[in-house]
Amino acid sequence: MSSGRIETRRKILTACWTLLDTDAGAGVRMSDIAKAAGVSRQALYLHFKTRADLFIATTQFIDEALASEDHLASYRAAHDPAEKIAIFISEWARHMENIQGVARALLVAAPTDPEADAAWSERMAAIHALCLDMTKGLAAAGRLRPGLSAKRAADLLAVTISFQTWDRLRHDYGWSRGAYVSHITAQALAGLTGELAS
Amino acid sequence: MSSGRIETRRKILTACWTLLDTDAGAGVRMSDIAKAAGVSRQALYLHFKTRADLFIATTQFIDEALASEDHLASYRAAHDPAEKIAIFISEWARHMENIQGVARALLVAAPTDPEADAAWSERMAAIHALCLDMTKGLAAAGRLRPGLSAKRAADLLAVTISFQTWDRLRHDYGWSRGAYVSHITAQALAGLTGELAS
DNA sequence: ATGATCACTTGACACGGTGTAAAGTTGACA
DNA sequence: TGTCAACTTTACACCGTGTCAAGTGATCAT
Repeated sequence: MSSGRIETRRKILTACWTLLDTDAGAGVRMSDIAKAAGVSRQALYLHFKTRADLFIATTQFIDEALASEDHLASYRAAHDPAEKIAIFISEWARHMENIQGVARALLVAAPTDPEADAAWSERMAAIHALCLDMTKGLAAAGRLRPGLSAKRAADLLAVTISFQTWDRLRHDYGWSRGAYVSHITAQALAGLTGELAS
Repeated sequence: MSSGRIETRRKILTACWTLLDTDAGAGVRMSDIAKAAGVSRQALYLHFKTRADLFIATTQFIDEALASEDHLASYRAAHDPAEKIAIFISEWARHMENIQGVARALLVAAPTDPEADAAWSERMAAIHALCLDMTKGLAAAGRLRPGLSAKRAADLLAVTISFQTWDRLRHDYGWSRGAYVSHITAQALAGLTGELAS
């Protein structure tokens, strides 16, 4: 009945997740997480080697918690490359709201912690691969702006939809999710194809 | 002959500047900077209250060191709004190469240090004001993409030319300065106006 | 029922980095 | 010659991470 090692681990991870999303974010201490999880600080080290390790595990935990809903199904189903991009941006915007806390924590840790850096880079590589997939679709349709290779276009798309950009627009500039999705989609499509969004 | 308090301060600031630009960047310790400046660690605290304070002073120091060259002269002289944007991106791309170290340090410190956060925000606000100036120029010329206000366009321009975006393209994706300038200019203009760059 | 084992707690500590405090050194200037 | 300012040296408090070892309590096999 939901006790034992796995349960404790789950409590720690959910506490970490919620703390990162709500409180001072990247500044959370191990003791804060322990307290929120209702567990001793040392218990954290029984489950996770380091603070960065816990953050990394938290991202995987979030992924698993959200894995049931396959938001990329309609993305894969779409045929028009521009539509694929629009769908992806919309779903990715939704997803970033769930991972924002841990993403910020990982970003702060990355410059000093190689493990955190590797974890973040890995996720960025995955996103970039999707971007490349999308820009190759545009390239195949001959809709890429003149002078733009699929590779460069993928880089541009990746930074346009990056977490940092999202965070700044949503929080520093107070954009709603809807505003973000519509304007970034338009910006991305116009920037990559030169076409005005329909 | 160049001795005394001011000289020591200058030595510390230049040491900080170069260390942040070359070495492990945001991870530099006060003792590292002291050693590089040829000065005791405590001397740093005689000139700067905290580590964040030193970083902030370093940004101002860099500004002053570069103040003689007024790179924005041609920006102000330009009349065509699109040309203004192109010139600004080009100059800003040059400038970011000088401030990259301290910018990274400030970005890392910001989430936990309110003073660093304020310093960074102040600079971002200055950039954003310039962006708004540019997008108002586009708006006045009726060249803004339909559905885009000057305010929103300024936000979009600000994130497009942001340090984080620059850093990622230049370093993670290995773009040259020339590639950055040409593609980001094209991306910004296409995204804001819907026109293809000439 | 007993003993072993596992998961966790408790309390202590080493380490590294920031920032503070106080006494000592050196050179310039009157 | 004495004084002042800038800097050095040494020491230390504080905080957060990560480690260690002994102790507690529940569970389970025999």
